[in-house]
Amino acid sequence: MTAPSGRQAGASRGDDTVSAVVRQWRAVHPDLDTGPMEIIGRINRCAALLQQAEDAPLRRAGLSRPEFDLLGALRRTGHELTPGELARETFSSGAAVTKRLKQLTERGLVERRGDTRDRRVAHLRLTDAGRELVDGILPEQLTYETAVLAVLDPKGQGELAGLLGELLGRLEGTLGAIRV
Amino acid sequence: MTAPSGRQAGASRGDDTVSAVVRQWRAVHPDLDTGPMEIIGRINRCAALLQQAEDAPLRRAGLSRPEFDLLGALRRTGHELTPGELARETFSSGAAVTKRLKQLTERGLVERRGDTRDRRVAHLRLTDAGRELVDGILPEQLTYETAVLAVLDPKGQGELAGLLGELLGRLEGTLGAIRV
DNA sequence: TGCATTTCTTTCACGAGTAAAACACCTGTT
DNA sequence: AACAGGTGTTTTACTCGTGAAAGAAATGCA
Repeated sequence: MTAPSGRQAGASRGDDTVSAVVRQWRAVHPDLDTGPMEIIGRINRCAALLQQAEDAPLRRAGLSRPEFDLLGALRRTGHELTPGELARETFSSGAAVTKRLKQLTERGLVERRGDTRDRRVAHLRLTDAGRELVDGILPEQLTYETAVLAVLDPKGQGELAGLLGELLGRLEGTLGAIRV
Repeated sequence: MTAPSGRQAGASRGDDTVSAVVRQWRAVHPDLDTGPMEIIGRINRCAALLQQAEDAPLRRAGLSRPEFDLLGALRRTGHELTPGELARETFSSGAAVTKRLKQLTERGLVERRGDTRDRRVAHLRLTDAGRELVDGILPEQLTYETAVLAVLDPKGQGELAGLLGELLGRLEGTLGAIRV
């Protein structure tokens, strides 16, 4: 029927799912300040959409995003990490890290070495195969992400990155200190 | 990727976890454009932090966020919804909705009514208790979210909401159409 | 030294989500 | 009327993450 040629011309404001939801809430509770929803709702929804989208290149390599995050932490720090450090670095629980490491070790992407001084701790490093996998995926991943974000012009991207950085920096500083 | 001008008043740039990660990547792979990470990484991290934070008021009411999303969908639309509609409205799978509805029904927050014409479909509505629960939680929730977001000044909040709305609106339009 | 305490990691039991199959029911066609 | 195929929902089997407890080893202190 209609040829969808001229893309993203007037697709600007007020037509995302979150603003529709906010409109519904305002109709039911006109007294409430729905401002926060327009930020938090959109961050959550964007995160969900982007994760689903960016999982595609990883899935081709047989990795989930949490698995890639582990390998990536080892690659980008450039040295061995203990399970505890990996948990902190990837913001996940120790138990989850243990499970993922088990699988990644079995797949030969990661190697484990015991500490000589303290026999409780382990040190993990990428195998050659692991490093090659990460280095192979990362450019694809970034290319894909660049393509997805291209729906925003470079100026908008810069502003968005700046604002998110400001928000995140302050949240990481203050969260846990807020009580309501 | 030029440095974003404009904003940044006080405790501004370069001090969130994402920028530290990006610095590490650039040291290892100086040739790659890490721009997308500064947006996608931050969106993901903000989503994780905010969700953890905003779960607190809900948890006090004995609800998880996905459960509250279901109740909220029923409340804000103002009419009965079928399981399928609820799944679409909350962006979750039908199976997940079935499970949550089972629990919420057992807790007396939601009621089920069979369709008279089509005996496959069910219609769900809030009970009085369910509506009162939602209406009691929502103001708390919004107050909490307002407090959390107050780390950004109102101008920044407005800009952020606008940029996210633009991104989300276009992602929802284009995602699925992007192949790399 | 011996014992309590702390730290690092793994194990366990469980809850929650998913995809795919199963069910139950409707609808259009012949 | 009968049935093939489609649709709405639930069930099943499985994966993955979580918090709490267990396990194992170091450390501090009497």
